[in-house]
Amino acid sequence: MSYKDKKVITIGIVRELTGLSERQIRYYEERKLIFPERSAGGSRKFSFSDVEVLMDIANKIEDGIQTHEIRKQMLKEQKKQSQDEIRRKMIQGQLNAQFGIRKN
Amino acid sequence: MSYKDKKVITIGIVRELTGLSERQIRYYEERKLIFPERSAGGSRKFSFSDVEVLMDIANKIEDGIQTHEIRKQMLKEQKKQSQDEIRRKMIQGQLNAQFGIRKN
DNA sequence: AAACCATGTTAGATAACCTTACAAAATTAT
DNA sequence: ATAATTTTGTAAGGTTATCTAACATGGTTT
Repeated sequence: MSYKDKKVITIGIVRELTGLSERQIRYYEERKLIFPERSAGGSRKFSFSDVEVLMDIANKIEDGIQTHEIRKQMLKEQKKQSQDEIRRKMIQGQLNAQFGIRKN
Repeated sequence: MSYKDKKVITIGIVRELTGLSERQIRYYEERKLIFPERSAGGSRKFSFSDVEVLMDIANKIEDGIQTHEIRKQMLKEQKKQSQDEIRRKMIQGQLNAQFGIRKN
């Protein structure tokens, strides 16, 4: 996993990076738009990816889009991504079958 | 600046990532091996680069090398790096002068 | 032997974060 | 139009995380 996805950033830093209030950040978690991990003591830990998502959310909120709608958009986007991923792997599999290095 | 160099990680997380004690991390700062930033309230903020450096330090300490010596090695390494950088830029400059795109 | 290095530990203080609850304005649904 | 929901702020009280300073100690260097 790359640095971008490591959950190492506390909420105060995320506030600084995004310009959102802690209240907003916690609320967007409640609405299942982001999924921070927790420290042993219960503090939230975010990744740079989370920060990017939050900045995206901030824009959509500014445009008057509700969290409910944002969530739908995100799920659709994720579905597209994972289908692209599946296609990519299938093509790779075909290529390997035809031209790949044999191990025997 | 890339994510790797952003100072966003608190000392507790650095402890987890490196396996060093907070005492050790603070001490290595005192010995000028790392240079965390500070939050408004005075908490240290580290980057992934800092974490990498600390893991390097941990290895050298295990080998019985003293902080004093580690610092010398690091300074030498940095000097080499910046000289490489200068050479690289000079060569690029020459290339641009001979073959570069003219703007007039 | 004296000085220094590296680390643990303790104490007390402050910063940072947590949850819960209430409030209120704005929007959406009935 | 009224009711319900959304979004955010704020406050209270509690816990976790971090800070500095100081003392202790075993190992190493001078």
